[in-house]
Amino acid sequence: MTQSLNTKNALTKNQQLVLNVLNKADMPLSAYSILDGLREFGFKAPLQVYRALDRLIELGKVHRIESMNAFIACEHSLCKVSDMTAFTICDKCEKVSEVKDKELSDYMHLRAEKFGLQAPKTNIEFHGLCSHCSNR
Amino acid sequence: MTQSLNTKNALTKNQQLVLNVLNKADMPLSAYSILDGLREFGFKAPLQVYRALDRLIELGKVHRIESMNAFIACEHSLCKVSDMTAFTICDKCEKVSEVKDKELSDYMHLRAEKFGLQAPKTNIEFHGLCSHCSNR
DNA sequence: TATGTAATGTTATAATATTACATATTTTTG
DNA sequence: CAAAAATATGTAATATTATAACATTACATA
Repeated sequence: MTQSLNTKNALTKNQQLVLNVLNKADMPLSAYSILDGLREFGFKAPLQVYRALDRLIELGKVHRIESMNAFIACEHSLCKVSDMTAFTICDKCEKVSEVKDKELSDYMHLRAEKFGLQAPKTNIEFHGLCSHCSNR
Repeated sequence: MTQSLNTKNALTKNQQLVLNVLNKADMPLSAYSILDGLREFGFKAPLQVYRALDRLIELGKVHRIESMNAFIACEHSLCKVSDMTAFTICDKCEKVSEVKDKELSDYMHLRAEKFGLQAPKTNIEFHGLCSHCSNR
């Protein structure tokens, strides 16, 4: 027997492999970087990565950095699916950090409702210079 | 003589053509849709579109909808360059509307500073179902 | 066993974006 | 005005990101 499939919420083999690569990285990775990192494990085609990513994103374990076409593991222990994701992105060193801010999250939810959106999922990308890059 | 170039803030010929196409559309367009719309005006290569888009975005006259890899004309009369852009996006009918909300903008600016970002430019994409789509 | 579903594998291709290099136009300035 | 610098444009080739289509394998369970 090889590997158990996924009836409940466990990750499949490919999903776990993709998540491992993202967890090891401290920065967003493109789908093709992930693919390259997994060739030694038998990955051969982008679709293997994209399919795993789709599911990991659905589970809230991975987020997509839209402005970079790249993917990053959720930094928050419980990985509970949230209706808001937010990131700070340094436009110089490209460091990306996930923001966890309950007040912000609540505020955005109210705003989304005010705009008449049902079942809102909001993504925020804060661009700018990080404190390290702006001091030099 | 053909066309005057751009010393101050006037748009060049290609920039104006791209902006016209976006102004006529009531939805975000991909760069390649824009290209197709401008072939009759002599456009032949994607770079002609991307170059114009870069400048229009810099001027605040066009925004990029990151989650769609598409571009939309700024809906606000003055097109003043802002440090925040925000959109509502219906995940069913794909209608995109630009949000102008001074309170939100101020709030986001404070938040960005709290996160230690200098010269922040923030983009927000509110996904969900628009009122039309959620009522049926 | 057989049958349904989920996951995976594989090839090909579509869609989005940039590099590199050549040419042309405008602005500046000596 | 002529030369130089800067800006804008044209074009071909290529790189990067993402999906379609179809075949196969693995597991669950009747």
